[in-house]
Amino acid sequence: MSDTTYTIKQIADIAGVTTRTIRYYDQIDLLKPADIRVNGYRYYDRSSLLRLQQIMFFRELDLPLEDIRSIVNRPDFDLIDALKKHRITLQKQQTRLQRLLRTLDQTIDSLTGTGEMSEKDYFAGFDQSQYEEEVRARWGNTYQTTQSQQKWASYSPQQQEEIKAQSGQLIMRMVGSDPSASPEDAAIQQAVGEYFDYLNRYFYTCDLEFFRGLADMWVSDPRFAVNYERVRPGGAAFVREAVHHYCDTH
Amino acid sequence: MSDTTYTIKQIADIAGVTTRTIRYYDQIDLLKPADIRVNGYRYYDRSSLLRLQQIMFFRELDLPLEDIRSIVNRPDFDLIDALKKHRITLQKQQTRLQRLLRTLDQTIDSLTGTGEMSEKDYFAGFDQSQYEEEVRARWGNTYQTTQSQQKWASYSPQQQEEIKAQSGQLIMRMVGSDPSASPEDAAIQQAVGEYFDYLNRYFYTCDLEFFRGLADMWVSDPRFAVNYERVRPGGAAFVREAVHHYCDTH
DNA sequence: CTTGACATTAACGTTACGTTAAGGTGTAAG
DNA sequence: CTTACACCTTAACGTAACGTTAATGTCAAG
Repeated sequence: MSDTTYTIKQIADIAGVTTRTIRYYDQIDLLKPADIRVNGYRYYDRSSLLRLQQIMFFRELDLPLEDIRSIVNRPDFDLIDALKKHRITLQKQQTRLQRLLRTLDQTIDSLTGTGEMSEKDYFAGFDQSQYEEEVRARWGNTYQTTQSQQKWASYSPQQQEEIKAQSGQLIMRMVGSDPSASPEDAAIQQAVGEYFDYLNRYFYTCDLEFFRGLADMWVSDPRFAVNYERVRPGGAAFVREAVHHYCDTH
Repeated sequence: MSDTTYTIKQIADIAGVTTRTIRYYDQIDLLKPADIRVNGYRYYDRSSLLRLQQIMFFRELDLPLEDIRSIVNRPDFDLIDALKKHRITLQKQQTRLQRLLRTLDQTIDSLTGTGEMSEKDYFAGFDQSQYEEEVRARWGNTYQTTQSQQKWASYSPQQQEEIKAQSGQLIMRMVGSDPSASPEDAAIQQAVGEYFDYLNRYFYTCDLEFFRGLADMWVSDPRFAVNYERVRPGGAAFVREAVHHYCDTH
């Protein structure tokens, strides 16, 4: 029976990690050497290797080392429960990542210009936004889900083109071109007022509070935000401030 | 025109972060105060707020602050390219997370005992393992993908039951019950040898090198690993060492 | 005996802040 | 005018899991 012993580098290479990792595991009492000789060298044996391989398995699952220590130290540890809890953590991460990827794709699309959002999508966005729940919670039934879409569909193609052009011009004016301008400047506020009227005329029956909420959404939902960011960096936040000021003073 | 200024707490509350965050952003030159008065207090203005909101947008996308600094500092920064690269990072994370979740589910299932892997799945696992590519790369066509499945299907239900029972007993014997035992102990090696014969008789035509590779897979693929872990923590790694020793000495 | 690969400890760097600690400032109420 | 109390400041340590030097000691081979 060969009494297999490993130096720190040997066991590290087998496990596919660096010697620093092995020393660190020693330091935090996760994997102690089987033997330390007079020269101060760490020596490991077969059971060390088995233990290390167990550690690697759980590490691959992104479990924190402290949890792993509990798992490998105490045989009576409730492993199943720990794994289930960990599963929930990973699940949340995944859900968040999916959301981020959607947001990112939309942002890239809009910045690239290829996926320019049509007016139809634009207003459909209001209705089917990922923030719909939030909007509903705030305004309840005063806000008709399909109101804007129905209204939009009732226009002739020609009318739709005209309305789109108006929207584009108003947005440009609301964002402005001067980075040093203030959202409270008269010209900006004028444009905001016109946009408010524009919304009421062609899409919603919307009061000032609802208008304010929309502006918040334009910032937090990238599908809208990019329309302003494209005009000027920081454009979305700028318009939000402008709308807030408008609502404060009317 | 109200010259809006904010104290550090005010701007932090608006952005939904702590004052520590704002101070940190000052420290790393990401967001400098608009003004520092004689009392040493930081004061921010509207443009600070807009900039901060831009920062928050990109932070939400998990972009590192250093990248964000480049984005908000230099208007000529290639934002689209940066976002596309970032997308790849997130995509990789997501793919990995999906894999981890699968592994975790399988591990939990097996530990719970509800999802006990049937023999059919067990050997189907060999064929359709996520490591199939790896296995193929190592043994090429000497390994017939469907060989084990066909062989298994050719047995009568009664025969299958007997074979399953044999497998269970052999696994128990290979893993052993003594945590201080060595994989090289005679009893263990005897069981390993019987398992090798068992595989050859009922499933594969498999040589020692292939047997060694299988043992590696039992450790790295949790669907197999848990069968050994259930017998005893560290069981999978133990069996691998035992099989390796067996192959070394035959 | 030298060379080169390997071993050791110590200590700082990483990311994006959280968390004290010790003390200064602003403002409103008594 | 004092006293609360909320707010501000800097400084410094803590986090997770190592990576990366730096300075130094040890072992095996030629």
